[in-house]
Amino acid sequence: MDQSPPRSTSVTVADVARRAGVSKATAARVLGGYGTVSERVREAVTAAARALDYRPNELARSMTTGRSGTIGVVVGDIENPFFSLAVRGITDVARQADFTVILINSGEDVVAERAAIRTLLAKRVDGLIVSPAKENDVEHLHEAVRSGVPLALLDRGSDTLDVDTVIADDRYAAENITRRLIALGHRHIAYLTACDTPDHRFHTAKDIGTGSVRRRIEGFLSVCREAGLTGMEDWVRVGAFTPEHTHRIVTEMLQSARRPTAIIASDSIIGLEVFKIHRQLGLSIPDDLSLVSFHDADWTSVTTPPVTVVRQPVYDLGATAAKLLVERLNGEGQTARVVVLKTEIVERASTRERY
Amino acid sequence: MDQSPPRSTSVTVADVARRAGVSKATAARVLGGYGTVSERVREAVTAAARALDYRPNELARSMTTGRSGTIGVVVGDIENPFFSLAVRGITDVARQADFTVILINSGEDVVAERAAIRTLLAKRVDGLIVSPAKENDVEHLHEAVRSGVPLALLDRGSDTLDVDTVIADDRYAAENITRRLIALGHRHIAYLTACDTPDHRFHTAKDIGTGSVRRRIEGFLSVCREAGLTGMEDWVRVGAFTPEHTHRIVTEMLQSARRPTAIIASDSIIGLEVFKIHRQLGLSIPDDLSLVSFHDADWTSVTTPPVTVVRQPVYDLGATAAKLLVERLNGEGQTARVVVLKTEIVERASTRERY
DNA sequence: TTCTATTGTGAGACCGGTCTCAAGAAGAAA
DNA sequence: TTTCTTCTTGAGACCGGTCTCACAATAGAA
Repeated sequence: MDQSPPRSTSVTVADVARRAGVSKATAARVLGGYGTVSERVREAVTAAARALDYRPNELARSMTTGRSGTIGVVVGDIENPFFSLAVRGITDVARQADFTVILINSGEDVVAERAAIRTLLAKRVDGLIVSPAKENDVEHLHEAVRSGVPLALLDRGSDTLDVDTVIADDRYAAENITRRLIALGHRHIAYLTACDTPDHRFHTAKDIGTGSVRRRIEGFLSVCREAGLTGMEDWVRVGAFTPEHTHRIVTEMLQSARRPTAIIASDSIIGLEVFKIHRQLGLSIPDDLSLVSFHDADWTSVTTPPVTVVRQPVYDLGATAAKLLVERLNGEGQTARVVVLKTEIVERASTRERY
Repeated sequence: MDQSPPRSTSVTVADVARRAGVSKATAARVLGGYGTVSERVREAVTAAARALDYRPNELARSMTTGRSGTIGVVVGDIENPFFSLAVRGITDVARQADFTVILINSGEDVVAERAAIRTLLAKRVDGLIVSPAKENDVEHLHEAVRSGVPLALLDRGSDTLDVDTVIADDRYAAENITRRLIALGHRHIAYLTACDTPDHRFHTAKDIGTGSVRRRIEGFLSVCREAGLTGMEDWVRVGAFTPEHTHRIVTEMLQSARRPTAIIASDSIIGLEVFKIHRQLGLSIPDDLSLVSFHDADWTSVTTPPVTVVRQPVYDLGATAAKLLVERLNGEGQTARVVVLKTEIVERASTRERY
């Protein structure tokens, strides 16, 4: 079927025009689908294009139109099921709107994120969806906005950025689950996150750069205070960004004299790690330890016991961010919109009363 | 800090040249980092660029150089942990080599895959990494090769495509695990895959379009034959491409009179589903049913019992494909290379002797 | 001092599309 | 038949870079 010779140099509108015996402008009109052309000419050009196996060069098109048909997506780590599901939501909506997605992992590192934004702006993406690693370090995002590229924030907002934002009701979710644990009699409740601070210790929620996590910790601490529990800041542990780190932190915590009776894991990767560790230490969930994890990863329902989770609408988080962005790219959006999606607590057997 | 006015129209080399008092060509030499320029001029241009906050337009650069600095990646479904991990491997290597990644999901549908390839070629990607949905339906991939875009196949090969390919030793892995199950006394072994056939029934391995799965099934059947087991084709079940489908197939299978004593799940999503179902049906793993799953998803070690898996080097699968592609893009590759990565059976408590 | 090399710089073509503008052809109105 | 629209079409500028080529200036060799 490979009739045409393997031409390394591609066929252009000029080639098609020559073959069809019309001007480049006319051929372009037919191939680009703009302007008016007579039926006779349209057919001639179409035939020539087919014969030469013409393929439009989107790059060249983008040069003049100023639209590249791509949106840049920057997430922490595509390997994390949270992000892979959110990205699925983004790509589904993007494809529907005829946009293609350039994906870059930041590794939750602001330097990498900055480089990613720079790269994407250089590639002239039409819009950006970013899950900022640090919401107080977003000068590079302001830069993007300043250069006129629409931006939507995913899962994490920023007070200084007046852009479309899609987040979950993290604070509310944390308040709820904390209240529930307290009602179950827990007093020693640890909150464990991958976020880190300069000295790897938690002092105040303000130190937490990741918006969603900061809001959760605020909720956690506020409910604790409300319930008369003091010094709960000590139970917030940061820096669980690898299984090894998590292992060290959790092991140390569970083997200390004043150990937690409940752990809230800030994502499913940490939750899984905690689950592994409790077994290694010969502890029992929920007898010795109650466990709650953010993100209802698929496996959480099959462990023994199944894990209580905060269910986040992850796919919708991504899909909605993409929808807002696409609307703005189509000139529909006016002022920045903030969408807060509802979470839901799915109580399973990993949480139990503490007497 | 927003000193510069919000210029919607971006700064070009010509602007920088004008400000630096040199020609466009000279400014371009400095900014593009090619040719020779005097130190004095270099500084003047650099200063002007900084003052104007010049950002190179990669699109324009790509126009002349013919290199877009992007590689197109087409996978079945980024939500599947197998692919998200492989994509992580790809993006890591790509970034190192200064390439960005355009990601498209095919949903394991050839029509979508074809459209994806077309889109990516139009966007003038420098190379392609594809996990073809059907290895016998790859005319669109030939097209890509013909148009001179290097292609690397991920996890699934194709006999008709003479391109760089990175796969796992699927057939060998299937043979091994099948042999092991037979040694444990199993005679009724089911193989369950998301791949489908026109009539949703399995007849011969040739009907299976997905290369990796076809090789596994061939290995499975060959070892069965070797062991004197006949008619094992009946135990191969196709079409488990959603949890619902899997549920229906497995439930029916496990409730029939002649039910399997062991199930091999072709991926971790199916494996998880089987695990859920066995509980719902009140069966016991491994007493009533042995379970093996391809892909050692992180959760497989924490279930009760933990699941025996075929560990695939998924990250390396992606990373190696990207490495081969990058080498070829740098003109290093000569003939097509096929890399076969080793798998490993991790035997856990979900498989047991059958008397 | 004169004649090559070598280096630095500018003018302008080019990549492959889009798009403006003007002119020619055809049809409608007078 | 003449004039005014409307429809088609072509010429060529343009997007923002790269890159070739020619020329000027400087340096080194004879």
